[in-house]
Amino acid sequence: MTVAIHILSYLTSAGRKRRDPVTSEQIAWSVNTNPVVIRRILGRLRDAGLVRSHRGTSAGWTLARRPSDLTLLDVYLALEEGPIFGLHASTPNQTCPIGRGLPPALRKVYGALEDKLRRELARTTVDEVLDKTIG
Amino acid sequence: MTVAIHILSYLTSAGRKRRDPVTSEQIAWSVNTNPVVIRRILGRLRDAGLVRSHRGTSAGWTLARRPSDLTLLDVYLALEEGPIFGLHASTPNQTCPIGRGLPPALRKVYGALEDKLRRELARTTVDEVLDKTIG
DNA sequence: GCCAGAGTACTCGGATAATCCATGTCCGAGTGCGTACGG
DNA sequence: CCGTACGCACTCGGACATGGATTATCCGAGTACTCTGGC
Repeated sequence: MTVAIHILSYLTSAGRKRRDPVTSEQIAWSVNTNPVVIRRILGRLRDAGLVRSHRGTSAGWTLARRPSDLTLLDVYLALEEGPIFGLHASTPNQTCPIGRGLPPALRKVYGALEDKLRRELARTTVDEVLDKTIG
Repeated sequence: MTVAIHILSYLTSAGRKRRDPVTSEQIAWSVNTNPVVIRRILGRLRDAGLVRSHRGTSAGWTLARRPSDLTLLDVYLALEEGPIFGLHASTPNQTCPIGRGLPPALRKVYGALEDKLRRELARTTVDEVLDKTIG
């Protein structure tokens, strides 16, 4: 999540300076990691329609939307890293009343929590994050 | 988190039935996992003062608080699994303005999100979860 | 001078090896009960 | 009959293998620019 926001902030900053397609290596330099990590995340962001990849000489990545229309919720949904609190890894004992009844109960509790979280995430845009970063 | 709630629900149910100290093996049977996993989590819950461990013949675990005074926030804080959205694993490039300015900016954003989450977690008790489970 | 073509430099994308974390298994430490012995 | 001391059964707690997942390295595929040769 943090790296994804970093990537989008970098692309936003580059877009403001008219520096067209940015390579994954430049972003990796800023994040201080390997380019393949950036590419993996960029691939998911592209599948979600947030960025575009270009091939050729002036290859690289560009934003597919205006940064002001890009909320953290979009990033969160694009990553699809599963729920905040995962349920049981191995299904609990169905013989036990608690083992049988707890998962659906927790599903509701966790669902409500995620709803709240999504609404909060939708209130912040990448633009605002960048302004707070370099401001 | 889910397993921790499962454990506390089990202890609550046992407490209602006057079945004193419950062993980690019984809980593992309900959760369908290894007892050591239960013990690991119980250890953290004990360090946080939520449960007590008893040694000897009728050994096992009991609740240290009334279930109605036990909120999901207590569980969340006892586990200390780190923030919802972790920051950069390796510190980003301090030469880059974004790499230098993003972590503190995200700290604020994430902090606000966690505050909201904590308030929501404090609104639910283990008692209520158990009632929803077996009710 | 203008156009066509091959060559080149640069990137993305996927496949493969290495490293790290979580899970599962095992053994020692500690405690309370049950029993046997002595007074 | 009662008190004490020993042995035992049961558990927790930590240390050691194993499996999966994430990360890092490497190589092939594709595209736009550029340079060269011919008309």
